[in-house]
Amino acid sequence: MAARIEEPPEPVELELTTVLSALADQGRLAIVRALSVAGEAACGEIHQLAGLDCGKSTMSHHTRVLREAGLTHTRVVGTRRYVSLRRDDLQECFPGLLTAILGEHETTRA
Amino acid sequence: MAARIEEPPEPVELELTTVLSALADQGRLAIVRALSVAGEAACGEIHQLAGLDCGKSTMSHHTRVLREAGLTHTRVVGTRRYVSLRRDDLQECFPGLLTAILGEHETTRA
DNA sequence: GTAATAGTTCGATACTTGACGAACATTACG
DNA sequence: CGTAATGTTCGTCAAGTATCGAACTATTAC
Repeated sequence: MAARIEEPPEPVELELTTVLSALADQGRLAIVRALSVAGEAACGEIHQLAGLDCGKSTMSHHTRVLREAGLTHTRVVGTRRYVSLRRDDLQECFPGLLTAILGEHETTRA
Repeated sequence: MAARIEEPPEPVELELTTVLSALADQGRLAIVRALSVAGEAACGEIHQLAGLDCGKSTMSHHTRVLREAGLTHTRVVGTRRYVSLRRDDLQECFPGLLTAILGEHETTRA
């Protein structure tokens, strides 16, 4: 499906350990970095931007983890789901966290 | 044991996902916070300071994860192992990360 | 309507992780 | 020396997670 009737869960209260768990994965970190650059992207685009090499279901799993952790927002347009970082909410809950994680300068495929 | 002959591994190159994994646990987060306050503490002390409720082996497991992730340094004195945060190394590798994580103001048992 | 597109959900599998107790190792103390 | 104190290591178990393919759903295009 492109979208269920119900909107995907995006928590208001973000838990630090949940956020960190979501980020503690090379693939999802790559997704977050790609989103940081692109601003907003559909899953298929993210797949390319982040240079991920996985199936659709895995991709869907990762975006779900990010969403449920409160890291991303999803906007449904047609068959597409545009994903973006919840920068403001993150900054409010955990000031400086996203910056610290994105402010990385490594090249090691992450 | 209080200490094996060989010193425990403390990596020089810190990997972000590994660091985040180590921090993505309530117990270890509590340990890191306790260390942040206490500066340095032996495992038994940490156990109390962090208000953890687990066996020795579990405690040892957590300190090992933190150490191997590069978050902590261990100093052996007699039968005790004094653990402390590698603030400088962390700041150098991931500027602002530790601050962002410690700069939290939640009271929820974490 | 039919087919294509974009993603989700389901079920299965393999791997990782957290927790525990028991046994061990090292040092300190008598 | 024997004993206590402090942690580590090992084996085990339960629970969680990453990945995949297949089936499904909703929307768009023809």
